[in-house]
Amino acid sequence: MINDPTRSTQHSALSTPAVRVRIAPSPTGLPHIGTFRTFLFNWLFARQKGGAFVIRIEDTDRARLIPGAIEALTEAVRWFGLDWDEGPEVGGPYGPYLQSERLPTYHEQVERLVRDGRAYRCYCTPERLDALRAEQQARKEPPGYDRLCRDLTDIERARRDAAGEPSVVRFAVPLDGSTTFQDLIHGDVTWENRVLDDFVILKSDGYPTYHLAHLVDDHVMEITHVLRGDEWISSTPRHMLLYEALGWVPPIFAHLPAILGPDRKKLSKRHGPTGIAAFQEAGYLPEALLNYLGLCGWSPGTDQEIFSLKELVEQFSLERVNQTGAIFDHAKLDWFNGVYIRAMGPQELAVRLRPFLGETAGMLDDDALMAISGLFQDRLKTLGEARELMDFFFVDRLEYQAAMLIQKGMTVAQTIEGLRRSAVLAAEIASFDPEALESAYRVLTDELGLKPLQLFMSIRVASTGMTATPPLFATMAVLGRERCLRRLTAAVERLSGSM
RNA sequence: GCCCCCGUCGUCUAGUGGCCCAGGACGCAGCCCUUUCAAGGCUGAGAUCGCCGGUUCGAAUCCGGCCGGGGGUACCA
Repeated sequence: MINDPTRSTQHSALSTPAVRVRIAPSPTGLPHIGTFRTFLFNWLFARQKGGAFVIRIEDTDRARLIPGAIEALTEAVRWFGLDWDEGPEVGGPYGPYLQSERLPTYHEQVERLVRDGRAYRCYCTPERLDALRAEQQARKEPPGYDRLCRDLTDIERARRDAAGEPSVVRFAVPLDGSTTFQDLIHGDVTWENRVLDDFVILKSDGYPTYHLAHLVDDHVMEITHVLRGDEWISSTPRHMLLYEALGWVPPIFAHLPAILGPDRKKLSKRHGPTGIAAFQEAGYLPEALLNYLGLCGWSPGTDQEIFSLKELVEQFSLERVNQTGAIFDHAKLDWFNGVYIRAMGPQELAVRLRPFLGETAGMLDDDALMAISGLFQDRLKTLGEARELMDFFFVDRLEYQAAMLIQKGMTVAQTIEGLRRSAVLAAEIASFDPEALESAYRVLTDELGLKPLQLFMSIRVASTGMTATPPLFATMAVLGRERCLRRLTAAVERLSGSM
């Protein structure tokens, strides 16, 4: 074993720190499309580098917790066909993966910062803070904590603690100097420390704020790269200061561009449903959504648009992530979805379509459903719109205006005669397949002195109740002789009755 | 207000000093195919590269200023 020749290779692989990335959602809402783009990029990066992808739940905001949020997240991840190496349900060697279970660690670090004079207890009430902010705004001063408690004496602090006064812990930001961090996507970003105020790191309920908690976790979990939304850029200098005070090496940062609504503001519910579930219910395919999201903020530098997950893993690179926010383009997503629907095999389409169809459709066997869905494959943008388009296959009685049967340049009598003869033909034709139907009906068109468009559209309306359908004779073949006959006859009766 | 980020067709983007009077995709328009609707094929409209100055023989690409948009400025994340 000791002489195992692979040993040295393994060793050098170990000495190069493996990539470890994470997504750190807070369970304060349902999984959001923007969260998933960040999720995707982290996942792609981890898989490409052969690293670990961690899910960590940031549940330090106890007031806004939503029950079931974690389950909704993991369910959505599975729907996408993605996975995670450590986190909820699967655990891992760097747990706990729930911040609420790591409180002692945060307290330990906070105490260390206080002891080192890098943080201090603050007894200011929310009321005083509100008033302060209002005052500053009125005077057009930059809002921010005025550091009232920063220079309290030890005796004063001891007195107020003993009196049971609630307090938070604030980080003592250096009064001068500047802080710079390097971002893989944005380059160097620098702040003057004096524009930063003494932010809270431990709340009065004993929970850490995001600023402290995520940073302690990232360190303890040995996270190597932080890929997060660019709304975090402005808090990053605080994080750098914290790393410095704690004596830890910060990870590598890459701030991802935001996904925007049509008004160029960060995408939110105001722009319509943004939850993963909404896309799922509307009949978007996970692979199409993933493809679209992969191109939301990243581009391969080639003309390729259609990517399998495997190709995304191979080609993704942080260097090619854009700096500019991207407006979420529903029309383009629809196009992607259509591309993926068209690329499916017939039986797969039927299987994936079934949950979107009503109960009547549920009675159909796979072959019957496959025949129907095949007719619509080129016409669907989402699975969700199938039900309405296919409805005439599932209902007994068609609902349509009788006038729709009569085409331009046709009299009522001509229409009745056309439909009557069409019914006779449907009853008598030897083989009810598309080719036979088409040639027979073309002959009938000539006999009646009508244009194909006229007769065919009348038959279309009579047998489907719609003016836009898949090719008529293929549709009729799937409907079957009996139903076509019944519907043609019914159309004749309706028109005759209206005369 | 202050700080930070960003700024190429309507949208997503290619483009890192000459190959660009700017390429691709979605969307849009027209034509072809055609029994309708799609799909597919072809063609087209669409960007004085936010603006102004500078550097350079030459700038979408480099520099400066300005303007515009976004984000942050919480005991939210």
